[in-house]
Amino acid sequence: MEGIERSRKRSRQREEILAVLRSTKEHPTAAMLHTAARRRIPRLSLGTVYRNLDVLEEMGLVLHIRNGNAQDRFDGDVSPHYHFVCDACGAVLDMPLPYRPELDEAAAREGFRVRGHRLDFHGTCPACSKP
Amino acid sequence: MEGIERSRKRSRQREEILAVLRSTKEHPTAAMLHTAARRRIPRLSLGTVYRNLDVLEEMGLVLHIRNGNAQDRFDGDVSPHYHFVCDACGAVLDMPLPYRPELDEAAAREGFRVRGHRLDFHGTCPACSKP
DNA sequence: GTAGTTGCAAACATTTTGCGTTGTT
DNA sequence: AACAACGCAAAATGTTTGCAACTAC
Repeated sequence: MEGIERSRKRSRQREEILAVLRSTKEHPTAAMLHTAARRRIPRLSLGTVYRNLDVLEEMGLVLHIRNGNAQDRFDGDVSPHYHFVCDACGAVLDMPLPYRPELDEAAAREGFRVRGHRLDFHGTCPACSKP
Repeated sequence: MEGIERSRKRSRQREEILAVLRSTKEHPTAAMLHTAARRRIPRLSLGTVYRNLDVLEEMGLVLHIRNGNAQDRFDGDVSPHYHFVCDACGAVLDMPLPYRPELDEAAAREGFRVRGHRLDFHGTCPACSKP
């Protein structure tokens, strides 16, 4: 018993949110996206931002980076990659290291059915390291 | 300019919360700890659980696993180790793989000041994999 | 006696949802 | 015409905090 197909209709709001997300490397929060997208769609509501981020995630166009107490972040780059989180300022940066499938293989050897992994480095980002 | 020293007084609540946390491998949420610890301290409040988890984390006795929208989890095992998160039931299990310092070294070579990393595998846990 | 700790309840911050309306197909 | 998506505001969720009473030292 599969879920029924869901036909999507396009909307200016969804396209604008995706465009903003793809135009930045900052891994913005929902609130940041709301602020940015409202420059072009002033009546855009925050609820619509959240709803569309869900839809875009389901479509595989957006990565939802869940972060505990801090606000969640969103990433328009859906290729497998790692992040660096700054302990000082909270920024999320891309980490230019290749994905390591051997980690998944090692985990699978322990008897887990593994789909993938998430790897976040933490420390002090270049900007915050400056004296 | 460092923060001033803070003298701690012991409390039954804090000891009970730590005892519960150390007695399980389930990486409980604050609410689970509240429920469990109330078996012995019926008037224990959820606020006290959160306050003590903060204190215990600051003391280095507890690991706070921040998880985005899902409730945060807590771990009485503070040695560096990895987790497996089940996509189906949400359980958090320990992953018996050694910590890989070479990942931090690779990240440091990219110019980051790295303190460590967090690695979560995801997939289907043994219990949910059973037919 | 001093200052950390508690229970309680109210406050917070973020995310989700219900509803009547609008827009896309 | 059907129904996805909208804006808005209210609700839900998880966590934090103010305060007066209590407790360890």
